[in-house]
Amino acid sequence: MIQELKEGYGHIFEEALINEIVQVGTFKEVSEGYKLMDIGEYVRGMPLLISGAIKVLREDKDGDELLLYYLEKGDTCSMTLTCCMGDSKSEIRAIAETDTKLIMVPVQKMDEWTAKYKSWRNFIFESYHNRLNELLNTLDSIAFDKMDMRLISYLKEKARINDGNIIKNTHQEIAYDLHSSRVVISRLLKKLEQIGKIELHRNYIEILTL
Amino acid sequence: MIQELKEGYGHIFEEALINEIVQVGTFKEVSEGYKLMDIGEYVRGMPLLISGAIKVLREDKDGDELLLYYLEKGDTCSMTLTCCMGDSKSEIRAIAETDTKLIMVPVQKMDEWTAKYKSWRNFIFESYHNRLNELLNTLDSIAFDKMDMRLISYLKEKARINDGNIIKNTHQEIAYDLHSSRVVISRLLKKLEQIGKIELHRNYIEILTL
DNA sequence: TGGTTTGTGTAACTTAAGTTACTGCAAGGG
DNA sequence: CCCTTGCAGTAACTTAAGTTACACAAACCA
Repeated sequence: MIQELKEGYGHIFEEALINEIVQVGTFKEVSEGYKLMDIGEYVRGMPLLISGAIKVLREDKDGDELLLYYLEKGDTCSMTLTCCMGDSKSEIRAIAETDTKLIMVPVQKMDEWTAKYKSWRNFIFESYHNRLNELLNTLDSIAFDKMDMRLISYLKEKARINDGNIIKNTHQEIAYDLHSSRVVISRLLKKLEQIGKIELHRNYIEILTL
Repeated sequence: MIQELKEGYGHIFEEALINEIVQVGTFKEVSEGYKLMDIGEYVRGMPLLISGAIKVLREDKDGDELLLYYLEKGDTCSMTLTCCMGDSKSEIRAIAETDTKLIMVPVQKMDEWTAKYKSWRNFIFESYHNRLNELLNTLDSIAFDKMDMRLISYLKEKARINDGNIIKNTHQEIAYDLHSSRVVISRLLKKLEQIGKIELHRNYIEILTL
């Protein structure tokens, strides 16, 4: 664990902090699809991502989902931070997008480290900053863009996360993430194929030039 | 200033912190419509609201606006927090919704106080928590609700902020906030009037039962 | 006073998106 | 091998929302 921690966080955390994390943190390896957190659950630990990606979702009263953003290497879940301090429940769902390695830190240490380590403060604030901005981007795209643009952004981001140009998803799954319907997504994807930007296959999509 | 500070924040901040704030903070009184912050500006201070309300907006590339949420007594602007640490520009616009009293604290103190005062840490984290949740609510409403529901929520919130049942806005202004068009808003307002929930007048709307 | 500006009401139309319904085809399992 | 299941394509339709255009009246003001 020390090795992974130093690799991912060695350049931002002080030696002493790294050691503390090693003491109280637990290494965790989860595979694609694993649900790390669900809406309404109480937060017990905060994740430091080593590798992989986690998708963060919002759900409405009818159970419809909406993708908010992805967490990647070096990220942590800001929602966790706020939740654990206020002892409140999670507002979001977190699911491993790929196989993921992470370190779980008990929330009790949060306040202590925030007082003690400048690097930890910076990390936390930067994390908030990034998450707020991601949320704003998502909001922009929903409020200001039409579905075709949202779909293109989605495909780009998804390709980036899985570093490759193949997206292994059905149209239905994409529709869930974008809070749309399968027929609409199929229609728009078809158009993208017709103008030569992508190639459609069963169960996967190949990105050509987006 | 000490008096206002103690009234609004005395029960959450330690005596010593209150004194520090008095030392470096500047009292500010702005009237309705005053622009406190704009997109792209650098953040120089962080506001502690004493009274009044501030509306926080997002803007797209075409200059179209969207209301994100309101800040009220006891709130601060989380965007400021993240921006000043990373030395980045504001992502939002902030305009006084009503006449507003606030204290501006120079951003340099942020890190110091976060290390020094537990009450400050709690305040900051709670502030983030609230803001993230407000942002999620706004996002929910845009992603999951139709315009008629969004309009009703808007009217309710607006009435609450101005504590009264009169909303002094034109249909055009409401359309801007909701990122819609005047005709659509007029249409929906008319429907609300027809089912007896509101009463329409020139330049203002009266809430009956929402 | 008459004329201009501004806010609202409404009709007619366009468009994006969602819905329903059906097709065919590919994969996978007995 | 057939048969079920799941995925994708497509047509036809509905609906919410945006757009254009115009009428009218209150407010403003020269």
